[in-house]
Amino acid sequence: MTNKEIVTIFKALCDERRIDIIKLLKDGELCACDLLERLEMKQSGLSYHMRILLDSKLVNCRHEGKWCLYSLSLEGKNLAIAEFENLLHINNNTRKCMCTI
Amino acid sequence: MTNKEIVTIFKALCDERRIDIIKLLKDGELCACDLLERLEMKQSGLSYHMRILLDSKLVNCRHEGKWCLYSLSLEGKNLAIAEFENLLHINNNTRKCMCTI
DNA sequence: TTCTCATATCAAGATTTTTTGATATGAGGT
DNA sequence: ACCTCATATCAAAAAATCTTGATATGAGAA
Repeated sequence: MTNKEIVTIFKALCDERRIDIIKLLKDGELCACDLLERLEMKQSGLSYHMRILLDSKLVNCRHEGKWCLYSLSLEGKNLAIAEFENLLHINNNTRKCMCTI
Repeated sequence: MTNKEIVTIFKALCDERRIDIIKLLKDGELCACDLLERLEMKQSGLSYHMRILLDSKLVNCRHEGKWCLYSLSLEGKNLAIAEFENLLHINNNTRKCMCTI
């Protein structure tokens, strides 16, 4: 996975507003209008944050008529955890610092 | 954990340069001068990114004489995974969207 | 103490992200 | 078709983050 792709996933968690949104989605799917009622945010601002959350794959949306129902994605979560595990995994054949003391 | 604290952890992963640094640390600890040799970055810039990585607790540093040896933190990683698991955990008594279709 | 080296901090500009209001798109109802 | 509602997109301003060069701090060596 490229650095860019990794950043796209974790960018979802780098803004307090998006954390608020994720916390609201823990109890079930919500449409944008429901989210707007519970957040201090303009409609276009919410749409901007939802795009970042969708890009991360941690959230997905299901279209029902004219509504878009957002929910947390178990698949996205598992992918992100796998990537996180891999990225932070410490190799055991560890090198010694060149700047030897 | 507050939204601010959550953001502090995952901010570490929201910049491609910091992903580069993390990848370099997978093979063992490195001092800033070693990192500088392998990255296209000025010393003050590296120091800036190292501060964000240290704040996230995903990286820690050990002082040896005048060097500061940075390495990945297993503890920090586990804390972050626990927080991620918790944040993205879907509650089972799920509410229905108010905006009923 | 003074010199040097490794890293941190500061302030300024450069760049990116976020917010806002206006407008566009697209679906359902009339 | 037209009207309305839900969401997306756009462009500009506002705010936050990142980069840079200069300077400061702090440790070891002379």
